[in-house]
Amino acid sequence: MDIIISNASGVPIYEQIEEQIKSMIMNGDLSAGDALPSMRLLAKELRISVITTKRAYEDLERDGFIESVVGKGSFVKGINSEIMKESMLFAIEECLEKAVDKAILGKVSLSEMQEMLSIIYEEKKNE
Amino acid sequence: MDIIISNASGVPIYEQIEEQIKSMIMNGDLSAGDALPSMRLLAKELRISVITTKRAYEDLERDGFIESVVGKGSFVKGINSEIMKESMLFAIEECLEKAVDKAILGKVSLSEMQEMLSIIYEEKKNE
DNA sequence: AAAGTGTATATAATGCATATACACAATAAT
DNA sequence: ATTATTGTGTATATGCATTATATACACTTT
Repeated sequence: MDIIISNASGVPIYEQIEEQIKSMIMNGDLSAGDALPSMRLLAKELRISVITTKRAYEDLERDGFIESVVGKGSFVKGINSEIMKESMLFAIEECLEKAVDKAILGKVSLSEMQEMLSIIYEEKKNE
Repeated sequence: MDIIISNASGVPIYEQIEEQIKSMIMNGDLSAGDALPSMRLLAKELRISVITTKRAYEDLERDGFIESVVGKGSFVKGINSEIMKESMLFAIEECLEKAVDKAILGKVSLSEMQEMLSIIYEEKKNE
């Protein structure tokens, strides 16, 4: 399981795990029925507490993406891919809104923002 | 002093105050030497604690934007407007980076993002 | 003296992350 | 088959940092 944790970003660890697992499901790297790494194993790999992985899996279960059964493990559920895309777009929208709020306060123009966005996107694309 | 506090955004109150005062300074609505509303008065207007306004003013003072003297009040300092613009752009950049991170995980294209950004900007511009 | 400033101390509520112990299931050893 | 072991998910109590607060203090002006 290729999950990368960044402590610098300010994003909670459990949220980073959630995002990346959701992305794997959406992109077909994980399919319905597939077993996720156990909470303990993932915690060991990432050198974090079991409770943090549990928190991530718990949220994913609450949102209907996975299912956990005691003694056996955690598994990907069958999911409406459209709904996932929607929720992903919504999260992006929230970030953009914050950026726009600041831009308007600072009298930064839309074209300036478009330029910044483009540069950042091209940078991040090749990582 | 036209400061608007939003509890829904998740942004700390003191941070919202800081951003908006910085913006007023940068846009010339406040000039060097101008008196800010007293911590108590602002707290009363916004219906928050004095300690929260103090926290905001404290940060602004630490960053060199204002000056507080006990018994008298808080006042705008002379500031390098270029540096302010820089820090404002940096904050916007951080937000855009988070959005791009999500977009790449979700295989959302740059042009999709540009479209979203444009819509959000035009919406917010008229508020 | 009174009313206006900024300041300091102690406190509460929330969110993130943890260690440790518990309960259940599958497997290996006897 | 029975039991011990190992591997699952789960629950409780705790530490720490951040946000926001009430209350009392110290200084300046009027």
